[in-house]
Amino acid sequence: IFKWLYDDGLIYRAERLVNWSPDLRSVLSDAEVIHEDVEGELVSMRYGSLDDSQPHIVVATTRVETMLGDTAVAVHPDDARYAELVGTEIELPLTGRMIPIIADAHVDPEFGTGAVKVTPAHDPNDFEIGKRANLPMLTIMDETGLIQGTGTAFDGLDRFEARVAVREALREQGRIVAEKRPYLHSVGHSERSKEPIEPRLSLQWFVKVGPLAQAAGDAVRDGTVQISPPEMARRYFDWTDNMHDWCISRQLWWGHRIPVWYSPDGSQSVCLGPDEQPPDGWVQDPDVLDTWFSSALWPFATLGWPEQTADLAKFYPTTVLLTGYDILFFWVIRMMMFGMYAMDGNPSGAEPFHTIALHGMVRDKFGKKMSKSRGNGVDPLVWMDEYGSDAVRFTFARGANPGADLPVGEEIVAGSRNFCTKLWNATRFAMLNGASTDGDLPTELVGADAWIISRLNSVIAQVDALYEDFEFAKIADLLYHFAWDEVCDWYLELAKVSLADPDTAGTTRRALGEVLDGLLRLLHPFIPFVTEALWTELTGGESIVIAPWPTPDPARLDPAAEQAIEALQAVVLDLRRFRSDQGVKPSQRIPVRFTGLAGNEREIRTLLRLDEPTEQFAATASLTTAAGVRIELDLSTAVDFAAERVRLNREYAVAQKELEQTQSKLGNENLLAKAPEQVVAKLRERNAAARADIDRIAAALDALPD
RNA sequence: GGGCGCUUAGCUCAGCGGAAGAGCACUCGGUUUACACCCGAGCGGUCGCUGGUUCGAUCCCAGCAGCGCCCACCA
Repeated sequence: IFKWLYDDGLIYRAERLVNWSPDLRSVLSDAEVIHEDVEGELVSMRYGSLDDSQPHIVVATTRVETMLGDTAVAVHPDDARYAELVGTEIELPLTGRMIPIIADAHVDPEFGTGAVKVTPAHDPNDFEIGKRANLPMLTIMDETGLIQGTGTAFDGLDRFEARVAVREALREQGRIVAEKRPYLHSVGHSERSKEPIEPRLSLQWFVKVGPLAQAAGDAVRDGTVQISPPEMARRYFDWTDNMHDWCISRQLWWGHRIPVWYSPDGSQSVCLGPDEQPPDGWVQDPDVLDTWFSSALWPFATLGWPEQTADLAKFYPTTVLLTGYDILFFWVIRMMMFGMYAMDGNPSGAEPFHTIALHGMVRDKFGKKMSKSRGNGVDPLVWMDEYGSDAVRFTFARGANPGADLPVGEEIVAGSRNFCTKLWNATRFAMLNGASTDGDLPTELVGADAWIISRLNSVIAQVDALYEDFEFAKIADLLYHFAWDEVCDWYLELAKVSLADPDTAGTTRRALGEVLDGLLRLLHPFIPFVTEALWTELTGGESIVIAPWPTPDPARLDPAAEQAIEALQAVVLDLRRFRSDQGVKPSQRIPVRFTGLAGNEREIRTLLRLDEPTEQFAATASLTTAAGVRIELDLSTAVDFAAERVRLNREYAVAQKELEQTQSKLGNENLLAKAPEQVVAKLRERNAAARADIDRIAAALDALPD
């Protein structure tokens, strides 16, 4: 691809000002430079004569040492103060060199003295000015950051030592007219080695990104490639629309080498493809390619490109690229540019993927960025040792809201571990009780079996919909609650009842197998190892990895069964709360009589350890559920009426508030006129329910002895 | 200097026009034959502030105040 780009004029070699890392002794791309505010100094110094009557000019800089490489002083063309000086020459202190005073529109007359020293070889702005004015470009530093070649006493000094030394030398001459310290300003640092980068003039290889970036941007603009979440597209365009040419050569010892050879005398060069041989005696360019150049080849090089392989045909373009938003510029855009170019040999070939889904960055449990200086980084391997790799993976899934960062903490991982354990225990228990996936699930299910199978199919459909939007956190949450709250807390408890009955045990074993089979497959992407172990044992299948993804069966949805279980839950919840309020131990068996129960009495009695009323039954307490079920209890101990009164009053207040709220809304004619019918209907329903609640609770309060 | 985003229970986060939610933490109870990495019952929020739009605003709009991120060549 290098050769293609080269032959198309999209790769060229040029002497440019580049980001140089003296530590790495290599060039860096713009993307590898991070700007940070640092406390430096702003020193104003006087060039030219020290005699006020003679020509002189004051310039300011944060990098005094670069004055050794100055080749001009620039002022704004319209600046009257310096109009006379423009075109003249002035002496550069310490060097004795004469440098011109030039006019350049880049200079801001409002800043400082309105005069700028120009160091074309060591500052990007100055480089541009220098090009415009045809100034000499004097390199005064070697590749390790030492001052070199100035012919002054400062040669050999480190750039930071020189900054001080030059400043003091100027001070001795009385040329320092002002100093501002600390002076907060932004300085580019190497992302990897952290030291300040040095703009440096050198001969490097560049990719001319204009046409490539344009095509990559258009692919997203015209909807061929979608970015999720869509807000992130703006950042993508920021980049594609403003990308500078990309410096791709690196002076490192590892990486793909630049496929260019030079003749022995250096006068000729040739770019060769993989199968071509250089002439005898020619030597290859010692530089290697930027790692992102190589990484950009990933979507097609891994599939056998440039051969037209079956893999390439099948998997290129792929559907979704899932990655972190921090890598959008580094990797994603470059894959787009090279992928499109590689396919057709022109910038607008086939895109490597159709959807770019971006997730956030992992942060610490307080939502802070992990960093060495903060010391809040974590080693996932340590967590994996302690809590299991499934727990760590599930934690990341639980936190993965699209485009948002995800905080992780040990407590959350522990919670995920608990969930894995719960899943393990529940499935083991079910298998111990004969849970099975053998044979067809009976079409006619009843009771809890019908309910949980209905719920399973509804959950499958919800999960599928959430996957469409890359809502991993919501999928994890949905499955967490379905598994824990519904399957474990309710269904397994209810199944115990029907498993104890030979008439229903067989069907329930099959239903149990069905729901666990589905649940494990749904959870497998998030909890791979535990689900694999459980599933293969439950089903006897080869591997859950190759098991088909569950599909929702609308015929299994059973609103009546769901309603029946909800009614059961309401009764159980009411009784549990009553018992807890009354301080009655869960283990204590109580004789209870129900009136108006629609069904599931056996299940309710088992769940709550309630006895049938005997002949001596004498109700000492009673309550009525919102659904109108009357429950009479024969408590052996005295009833704590005060506690019951407190509870009823609390409920009364809630119902009262609900009544007032709905009443006032329903009394609003504007609302009745403008609100959608469903909203009004719902308000009426709530209003009626609140009214019924109040009556019921008031009656219960009245019935309490004083 | 531009742009984007965030501000909801003690903590971390969902919800984004018609009844305030989850996990963790906290309180109380528990030798219920899967699980104490558990079970059951609770407590906890004028949804950053000020205006506006609307019959109705945590949700939409404007301003303000704090955070955070990205981009940018102010010597």
